[in-house]
Amino acid sequence: MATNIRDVAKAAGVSVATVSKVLNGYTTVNAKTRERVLEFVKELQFQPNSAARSLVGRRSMTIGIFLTTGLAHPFFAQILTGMEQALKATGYDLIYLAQLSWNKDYSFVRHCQSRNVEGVVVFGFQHEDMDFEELIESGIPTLFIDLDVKEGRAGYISSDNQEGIKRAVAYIVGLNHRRIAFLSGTKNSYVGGLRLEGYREGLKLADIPYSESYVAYGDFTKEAGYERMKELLALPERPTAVICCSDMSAVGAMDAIRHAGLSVPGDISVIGFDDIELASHVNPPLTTVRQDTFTIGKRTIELVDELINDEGLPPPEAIVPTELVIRGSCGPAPE
Amino acid sequence: MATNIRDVAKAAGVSVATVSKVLNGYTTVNAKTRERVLEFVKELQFQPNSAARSLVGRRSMTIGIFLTTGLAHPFFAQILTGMEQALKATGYDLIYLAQLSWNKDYSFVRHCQSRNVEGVVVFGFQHEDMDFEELIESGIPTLFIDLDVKEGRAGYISSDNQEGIKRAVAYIVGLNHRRIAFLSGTKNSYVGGLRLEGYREGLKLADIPYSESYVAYGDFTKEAGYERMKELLALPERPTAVICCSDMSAVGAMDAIRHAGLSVPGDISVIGFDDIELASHVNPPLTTVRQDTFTIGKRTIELVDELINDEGLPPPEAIVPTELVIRGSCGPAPE
DNA sequence: TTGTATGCGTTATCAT
DNA sequence: ATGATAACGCATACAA
Repeated sequence: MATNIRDVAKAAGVSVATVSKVLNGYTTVNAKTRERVLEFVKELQFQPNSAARSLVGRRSMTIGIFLTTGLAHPFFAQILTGMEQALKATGYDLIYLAQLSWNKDYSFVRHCQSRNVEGVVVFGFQHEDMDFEELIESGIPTLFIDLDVKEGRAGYISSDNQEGIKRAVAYIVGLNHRRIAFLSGTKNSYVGGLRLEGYREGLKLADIPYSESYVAYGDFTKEAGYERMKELLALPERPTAVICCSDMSAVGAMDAIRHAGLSVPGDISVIGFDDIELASHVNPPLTTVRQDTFTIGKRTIELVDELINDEGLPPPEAIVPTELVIRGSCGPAPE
Repeated sequence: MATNIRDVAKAAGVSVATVSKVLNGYTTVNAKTRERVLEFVKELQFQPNSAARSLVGRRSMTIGIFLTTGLAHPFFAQILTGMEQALKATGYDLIYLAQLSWNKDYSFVRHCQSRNVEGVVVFGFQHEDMDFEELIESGIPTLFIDLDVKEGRAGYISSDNQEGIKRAVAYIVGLNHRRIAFLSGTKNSYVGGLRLEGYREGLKLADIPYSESYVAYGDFTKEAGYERMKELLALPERPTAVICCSDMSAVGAMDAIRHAGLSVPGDISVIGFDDIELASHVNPPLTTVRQDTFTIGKRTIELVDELINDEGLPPPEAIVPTELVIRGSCGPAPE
């Protein structure tokens, strides 16, 4: 088996208490002894057993993740990259709690407690999806990604969705478009709502009246983008530009446009949201609102860490700026 | 705090030992008592503390992952989907050990031991990358993805790389191509070697002589694909088809072909490997050898589980079939 | 069939 | 400045 604290104590000729004190940075230990202990820690390659540590109420150094989507969700996967960096910096390990089943008997919160998870990251949920009460009441420091929960020790982080779309509208208006459609996400989605709001604001700024017929509700997928775009194309006053809630739906929209015998951006300009890898590879390359997933991931872990370390910290609320990436899917309004 | 075994014992009017026995399926406990205990377990929503459990030498139910690439690596991310399903079925949680730094003092193995990790999945390594000795000698059940390590309690899983490429060659030969280039991966990569071997076998089957000048070594990336393809295009006897070691390099190769004023598949046919999401979205859609990432991920966890549960099990060696997905990037050989 | 007692590896309290 | 020792929550050998 691996060496334990007693092995180290014996080797260094001190008590386990002293070794523990050295390891935990107590100042009440003689410099000479400290060095001696440290020496044997290194020699015996001693690493404290985390189960024992977390059992005595000390830190478990684990952060759990709670997802509706799989780990492979393209947007979440990108976020993971930022999380990794912060995990390395802070020393936490990330644990993915694979719920056995979604039945009523399973409680994610109890799973976390049984694992002594110190903090939780939540992704992919909407307000009505489930009760967060249990999670909030548990008092486990929690960070929601893309959902505005701010209560107890739970805060959230999200892109500046509204501003992002607003600037996309301004850009497309600058290209002389007036008939600008909006391919929205699911109606009750938090980020979807903000993006729609950004669209309305953008129109108002350009003195373009808002028309319900120009907004279609999809679900962020390519298939929905395709179908909703087909409907938009059938409108008497066909839009000359469409702003989409996700790159995937933008790709679907471009397919629909092409299948209708029209061209992007010749007949219709298209803007996406996210800037997933695919965006730069489609034809034409997609102009899109880039989410800074790296920063989102990094800040997520940092904020959870802050929440963990400061009992009294008010729930954070972090908004990460977006950036309009101009590629080839937009052009001047036709005629 | 969360309820513990003593709370349950008290409530049910039995000793903690009895509760423990019920929870661990001992048959030496009266049916009536068992039921009574179970009742209170449910009522108090008791879930055993995993730290305490793993401390007493029982299972920790955690599997660790060890990566050179990030969690977001597109291929690995796809594998995660399969892993998730198997994790739910087997009840393990997945832990990502974020190494603080890659210095000599850090040992992944000791990290695993301190966490009582029961099994490990390794991805992204090559033989010469590092010592696996420590990991092998630790005796922790381990599964390597895409690296043929088979020693002690460590086995591996991989696609049938050789057969996959062999069939790609047969397909392109069937389109009357004779000048078939191979855009290989890094020279010393395990899967790269097998794919190159498949290429040679495929040529032999078609009585096409193997020529070193037709194989270029990249590193699976788009950039390398672009550069190596440029070199292949400069050959006196320009190839009419190129088989690539990855979809990303195939995308790069297509870019190079287009930039040279040639067309895919008019002048040159292109085949990729992996079938990442991008493959079906590029223009023309990429014909490629699909890896069954879902099965790879699922089997990975299943095999680790088997290894954990059977002390004497010989190291597994799993080869997962591939499938040629025909899209639009191949055509008959010109002239 | 049930309960008592011990130990897992660590931290923390209290003596010394 | 250092060392016994009692927890932490659970499983198990052994006693009853």
